[in-house]
Amino acid sequence: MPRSGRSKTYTRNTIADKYEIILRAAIKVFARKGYFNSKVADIAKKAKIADGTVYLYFKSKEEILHSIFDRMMTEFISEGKKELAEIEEADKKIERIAQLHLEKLGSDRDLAVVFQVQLRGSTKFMREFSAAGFAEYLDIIKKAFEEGQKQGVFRKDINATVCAKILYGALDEMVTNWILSKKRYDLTPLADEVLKVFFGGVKTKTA
Amino acid sequence: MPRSGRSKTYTRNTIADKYEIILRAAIKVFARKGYFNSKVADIAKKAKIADGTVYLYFKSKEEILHSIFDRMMTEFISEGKKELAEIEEADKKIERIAQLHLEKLGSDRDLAVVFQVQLRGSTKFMREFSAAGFAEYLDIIKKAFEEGQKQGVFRKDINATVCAKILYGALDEMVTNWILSKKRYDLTPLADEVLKVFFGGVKTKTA
Amino acid sequence: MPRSGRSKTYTRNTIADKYEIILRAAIKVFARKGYFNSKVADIAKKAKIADGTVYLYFKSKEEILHSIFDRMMTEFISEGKKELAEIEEADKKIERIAQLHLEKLGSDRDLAVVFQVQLRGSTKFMREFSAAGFAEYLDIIKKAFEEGQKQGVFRKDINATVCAKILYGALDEMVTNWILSKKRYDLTPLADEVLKVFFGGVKTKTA
Amino acid sequence: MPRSGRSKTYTRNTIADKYEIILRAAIKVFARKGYFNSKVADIAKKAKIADGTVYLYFKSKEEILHSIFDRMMTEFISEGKKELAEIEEADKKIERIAQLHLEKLGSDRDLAVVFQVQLRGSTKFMREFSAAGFAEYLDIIKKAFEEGQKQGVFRKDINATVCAKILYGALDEMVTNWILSKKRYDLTPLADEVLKVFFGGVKTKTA
DNA sequence: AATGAATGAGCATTCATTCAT
DNA sequence: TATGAATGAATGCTCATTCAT
Repeated sequence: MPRSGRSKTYTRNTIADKYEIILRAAIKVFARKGYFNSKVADIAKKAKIADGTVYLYFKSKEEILHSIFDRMMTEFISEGKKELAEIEEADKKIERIAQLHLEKLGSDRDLAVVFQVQLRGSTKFMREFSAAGFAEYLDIIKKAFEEGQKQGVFRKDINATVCAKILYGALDEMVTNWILSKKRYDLTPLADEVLKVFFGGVKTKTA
Repeated sequence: MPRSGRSKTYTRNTIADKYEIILRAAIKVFARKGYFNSKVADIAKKAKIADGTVYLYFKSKEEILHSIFDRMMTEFISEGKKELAEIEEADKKIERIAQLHLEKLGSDRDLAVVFQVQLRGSTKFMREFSAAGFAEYLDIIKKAFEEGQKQGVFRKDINATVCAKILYGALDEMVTNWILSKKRYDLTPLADEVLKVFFGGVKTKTA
Repeated sequence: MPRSGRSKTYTRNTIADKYEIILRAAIKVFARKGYFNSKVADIAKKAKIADGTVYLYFKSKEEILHSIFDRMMTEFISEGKKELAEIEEADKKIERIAQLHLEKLGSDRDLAVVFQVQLRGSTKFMREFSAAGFAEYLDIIKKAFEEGQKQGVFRKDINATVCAKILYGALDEMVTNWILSKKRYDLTPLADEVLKVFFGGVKTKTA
Repeated sequence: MPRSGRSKTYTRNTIADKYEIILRAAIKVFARKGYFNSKVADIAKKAKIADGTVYLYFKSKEEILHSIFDRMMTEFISEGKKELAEIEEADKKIERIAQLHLEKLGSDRDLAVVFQVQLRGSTKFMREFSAAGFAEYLDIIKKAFEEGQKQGVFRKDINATVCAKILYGALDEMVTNWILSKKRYDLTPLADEVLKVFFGGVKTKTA
């Protein structure tokens, strides 16, 4: 008689695991071959399951892509919010955001590739799905910046929205270059480089 | 610089025109549906030619994508270099680059979409093809920055390469947001916003 | 008439019941969606059992279809024979057959649909399985008709086999039309209509 | 400039031919293996064309089935109407209908199989598509019968609709039996057998 | 050069059946 | 007996590319 006592736990674990396994496999495969060039069979093979099993956990190939995005974005944003809540100074918040951004993506190259390259390959995706996630992320940066303006640490003659985009764009470019680069270097330290410019500008004080 | 003067016969003009027509059609179609979701037949229909005719001008669907990139990048870079050659001050050069970047993409939405969204959807593309073009573009920015460092207008404690990426990333993000935004606004003025931050930083002088 | 009295043990009842339950579920599902469009999972769900359980009672999806046919045909023929045995006059026998035919199918719409529509969708089925059942049924009609010819109530210049087919075909068409009709009417009374023509012909006596 | 003059005719002919060829191939394949068991690849192979070519002429496998029905039904009904228009006496009309029915299907066994067996295998088909065609056919019989009632050659105490169904059902059963029979016999003569019963009934005059 | 009908490899998805629990 | 997660063969349909005209 199955499913009595902790066998349920076992089953649940298996299911959760398999979902996770498929997702990880998909990230690897998408990262390497691109979404459109990846076959469901590739994912299944990488996950060491039968093709059909994929469909017990995901409704379609497209849903896998979206799940990757949703899952990671949700996770990233909630982690970020938690960390930021404990920081008082707005400039320290911005600093932490930049660090987290590069740490997170820098620690999982495949995931980074999917985020930077694959997810953007779909206008549909960008339009329909990114909206929520990306907008929220940008908003977090913007809010932190506005806070800093109130606190007097950031210039008030700068549009907060534009400013958030500039920082995001700069960080994003670090990641993209890191991905495309044949060299293997640590992504995290670049946060400070970016912040140095972002905070202080490139012009000499005298200029 | 092609198509200057009367150097082309009628036939050659026709050929060149059709090549151009297909390229423009492809940009429109790719922009609207994405590279993988676009059918060669769609491009042919938009160009008002037969499907097979496409293959008289391009070897494959992929080649069309690459041609779009090559063509535009070459044009953009050569135009840019010419303009920059006439500018003395490094910070004015940087300024002009930022303006040109947003002017160019801001004046052709479809092209911008293909550049920002579609071209990136292909790791293969990014790796194999972007190299030349993007690298050259980034290098122009970097050179201008280094020039500025020598001239003493830019801080010397900043890595020029990173700096070029930051500027590029910031501009790039402006374009991406402009594309994804439902609002229709002018992209060009954002160059000054970006430069304000890039040049002066976001922190208050007193900070 | 099965399952009367207490003659069955609990277990046997359960088994018999489940077999029956699956069969009824299958009839409903096949009737609604057609054999090929019905999934074994649909049947299991309708029967409120697990997918795999179906295979404890039936070897395959196809076997379910055959079981429906066998079961119903056997039941119908044996019931029919019993009733006919008690009738003397051949024309009364024919009359009763027609009535039983429409009563039986008219009292179970789903079963009728499976018989009229689904079972015929399979050439293989028609060829391999219908033979026995249908042939026997047609033979019963034919025998009754020949009896009537001997008794002098039916014309002797008519081929008994053809005649049986005509009656069967006419009744069959009544059922098919009843199934396809959006109107809900009583099928049984049509037996008399058919018999009126079958017995008396459509021409006026004077003609 | 190609396809000027009669080359258009050539092309057209080819297209029409190929459409016809696919339809014939489909009838053969469907007749032999049943709709659901037939693969599009089977049809293509039988038609000696590539799989994809099927889709230049038909939108889907299902559309092929419908096309078979539509085409044949339209053809049959228009032919039938033409013939009947030239007949005065209602009973002769009924006679001709019966003959045409069996002649038509008797002359094309594969087509008959598809009509009798395959088309009916789909409740969806029967409901959605047969409506128009079958209803019209039954109506033709019914009209002829009513005409006969006015002319005084048919009994007035019989429901014309039921009567039409009886005749149709009887003929239909002849065809079905002919298809399922291992023996090869001529279907046409059975029209007279059916009519003998339909017109005169099976009872002896004295009864 | 231009056409567009034909090709056929390629792939996402379904579902009858199995089997470990 | 009962379960339902896992399997993987099977197939309808797409579309980049070719080629006879």
